[in-house]
Amino acid sequence: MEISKTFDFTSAEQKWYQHWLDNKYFESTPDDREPYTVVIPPPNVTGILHMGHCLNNTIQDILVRRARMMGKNACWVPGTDHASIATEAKVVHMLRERGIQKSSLSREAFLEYAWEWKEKYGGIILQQLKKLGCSLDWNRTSFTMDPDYYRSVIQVFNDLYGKGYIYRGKRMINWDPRAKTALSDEEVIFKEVQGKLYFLQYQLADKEGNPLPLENGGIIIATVRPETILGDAAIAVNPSDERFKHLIGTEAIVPLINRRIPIIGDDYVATDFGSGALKITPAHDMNDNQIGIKHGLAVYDILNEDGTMSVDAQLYIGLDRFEARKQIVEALKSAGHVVKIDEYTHQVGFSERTDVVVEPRLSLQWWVDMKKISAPALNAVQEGEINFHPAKFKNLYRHWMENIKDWCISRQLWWGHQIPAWYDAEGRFIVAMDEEDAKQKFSATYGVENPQLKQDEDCLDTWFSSWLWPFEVFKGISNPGNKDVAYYYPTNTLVTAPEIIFFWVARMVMAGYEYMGQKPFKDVYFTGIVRDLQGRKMSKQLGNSPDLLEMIDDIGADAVRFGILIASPAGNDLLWDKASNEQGRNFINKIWNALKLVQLWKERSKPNLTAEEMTLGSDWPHEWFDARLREVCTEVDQLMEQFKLSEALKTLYTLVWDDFCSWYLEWIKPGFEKPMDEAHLNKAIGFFEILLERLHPFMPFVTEEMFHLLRDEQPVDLCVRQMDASFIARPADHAILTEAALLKSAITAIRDARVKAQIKNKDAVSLYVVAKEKAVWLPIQELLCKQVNAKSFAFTDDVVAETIQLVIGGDKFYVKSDQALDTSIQRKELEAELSYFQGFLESVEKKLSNEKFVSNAKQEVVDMERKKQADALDKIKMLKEGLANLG
RNA sequence: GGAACAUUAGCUCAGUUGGUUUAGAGCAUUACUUUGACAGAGUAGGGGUCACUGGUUCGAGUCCAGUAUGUUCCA
Repeated sequence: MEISKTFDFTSAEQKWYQHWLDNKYFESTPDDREPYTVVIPPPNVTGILHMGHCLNNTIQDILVRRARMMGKNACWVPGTDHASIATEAKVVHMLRERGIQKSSLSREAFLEYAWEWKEKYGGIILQQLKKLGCSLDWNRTSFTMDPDYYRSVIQVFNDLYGKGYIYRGKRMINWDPRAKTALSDEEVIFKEVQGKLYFLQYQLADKEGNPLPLENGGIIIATVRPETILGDAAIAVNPSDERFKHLIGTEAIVPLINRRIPIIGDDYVATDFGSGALKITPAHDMNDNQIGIKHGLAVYDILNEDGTMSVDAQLYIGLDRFEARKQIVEALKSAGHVVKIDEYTHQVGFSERTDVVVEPRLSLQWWVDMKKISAPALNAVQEGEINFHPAKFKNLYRHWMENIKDWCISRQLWWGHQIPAWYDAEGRFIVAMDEEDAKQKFSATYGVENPQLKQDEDCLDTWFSSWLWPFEVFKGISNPGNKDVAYYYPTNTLVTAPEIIFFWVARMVMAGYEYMGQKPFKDVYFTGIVRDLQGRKMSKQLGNSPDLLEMIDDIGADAVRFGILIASPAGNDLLWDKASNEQGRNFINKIWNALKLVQLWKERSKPNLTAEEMTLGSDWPHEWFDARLREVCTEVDQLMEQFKLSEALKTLYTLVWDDFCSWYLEWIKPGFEKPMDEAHLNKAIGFFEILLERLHPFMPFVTEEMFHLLRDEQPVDLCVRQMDASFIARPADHAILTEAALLKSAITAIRDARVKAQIKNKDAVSLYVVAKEKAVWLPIQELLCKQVNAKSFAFTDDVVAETIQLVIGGDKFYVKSDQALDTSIQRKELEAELSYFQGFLESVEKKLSNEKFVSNAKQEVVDMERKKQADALDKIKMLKEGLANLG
């Protein structure tokens, strides 16, 4: 068969993916094999594939394909997340472009647009995963708002509410004034902002509460948000602060609105920050809220939900908060309250979704009391029931779980699971499965006939549905105890980003124990964050994220998979550069050329070559490669078990490039224009197949293509070929590995000597060896001669004059050339080596002459040092002889 | 402000319970060789006081303390 000059990935990718699908290789149903289950971290339904997905899904595919080839019933479940905030933002944006305001639409009309959008763009990302080669069971594709899934989410809400784990409460939350929604703490991004610190002077009040003139002193506070003074409920000072101690118990006057507020003492106030006096605004600051509760202060909510000033602010009503800030500063200046304004850099919370400044705000929200369900989830990870890779995330997890806070699960959005609570006109409410259920329960609870109820407008946090993912994709809630969930759950490995360890991983663990009574997965592999060469996180805003599909079209999916994985040490962030794709491409090119070579031999192969035709006299190279292959495969298996995928790939890379291509194929290569022995060829093809098999999970397309080109008729496709477990169960033959190491070092040393002495490749040399043990050279002397172009190999006991002398494996080699030798380079080499060993010897002897070392160190360590000393002395002796021999 | 993790060649990283030849790999770079599988390959070389300062020890990249820098998380 004619083999193209290079691998044509475009046609191969298309052809093989379709072939795998046609043969249903990725489909899984329960059987008597051991399952290997992975659920995809569901990407946003309207998302597109980026480098993070590429890394994450390549890793999952490697694990799944490998499991499939190792006899497991591999099941990788695809799906998407409705991503309420992100998707709703996109739909709102799309509507705005069409000139439609969300506020002008009814909930039903909006959701119609949203579903239309989802049908149009949803699942593009799943198509893109196919381009990457992902072996997902497409029949099992799930969506967090599928009817069954939706109902399960509602059921879980009802259940947790029934258990008393969900409550409704007015709490300080992060408010996004643009999206008009509450945000969880995790959705707030703190950024350093250059702002201003305003020092404002408040008038003090006399005993009757009348303002004293500012000239009498007043009290100075510092704030970065002057507009919030309208919500002030107190001024706090540290009770130990001599400057203010006497004022505790008196009152001050809020400027402009002349509200009388108490001056209170609280340890929370830092004496060395600002002016030492702190204004307390309970409605608009987390800490102030705490102090307010502690001291029973009034609450003035001065902001509307869109970030404009409210009626309670008294001034600037309806004006945006930032505009109000400008105006109030002017007003305060005119009234003489501004003492000074400092430049000030501080951390400000921004909404992850809309990037506007977040306002801490009091709001009535739904909450989950996390302490009720977190205990088994903490134990599972602490006690190794669930293993994190790398393990360092265990600490982080513990820290978070031990200090877990209640989870605000309501979002002021329409796209999502609508909160199943129904209210009557008086604000009484009931939690139920649906409206009918609600009416019944409401009647039963409040004794009202045929109540008029209205469902809560808000929907649930996206994570409140995705925490059910590992079992609800198998309908663990909607169809409890079905045979899929019984077979596939708990899943094996979760591959995800450390950023969502709390959002998602921890909550899945909690939900798993709460609803399935067991862990959701055995292992969690945390990938790094993909960054660019400057170390910046890849993001759309920065425009530093490469177009993945373009890259796949350009260089091939296998090269991209190789590129991202080779750059990806376990648990560390990876600085990704396009150059690593090229390393992948070069590697593919290298294997492809090995295939071409084997193909060439195939055309020239014959059975039962005559002794004359036969270049290779023994099976030694095959025996060695067999041993080497088993050694490396064992190593790779161990690395894979430790989730060191990148190292496993590197190990295979070296095996292919160095051991297979540079050594093995060269050793069995027939002489120029000589025929290839069929038996030898078949051995080589057999090894080649095993290499392809081991590489397949990493680079599925090129390996499948080559596997079929290697033999005219393959009994199976590589995708489902089963790895031979007994192959690596046989231990590698160490004797032959040692011989090979000796052969390699001899070849390298002699080639090096030839170059140094400027002996042309085509000029044959003669080798004379002073061997301590002749037997070690016998099996390899033929190959040695072939690889270094030596015409003879002879043992000797005498010095051979006019030669280059080398020391290989403790034996002396004399390399004799018919040409005149240029020994100058050789001499320099020997001198350098000599001085190295002399220095080395010195350091060893220093150690050995240290009595404390000899008496304290373990015997074997001392013995080792003695051996080093002896070896070094030996080496020095030979080097000196070599120099003498050079004349 | 608190916490976790990190800091080893130009870059990305290994380095197992302190001792296996005065620190290893890949990529990049340089020189030479070769062009009969190889948009290349082969061989060799350069490049590191293992962030810094102390300490423990016969012995520290490895353990301890502190400092600096960075990343992330939490206030």
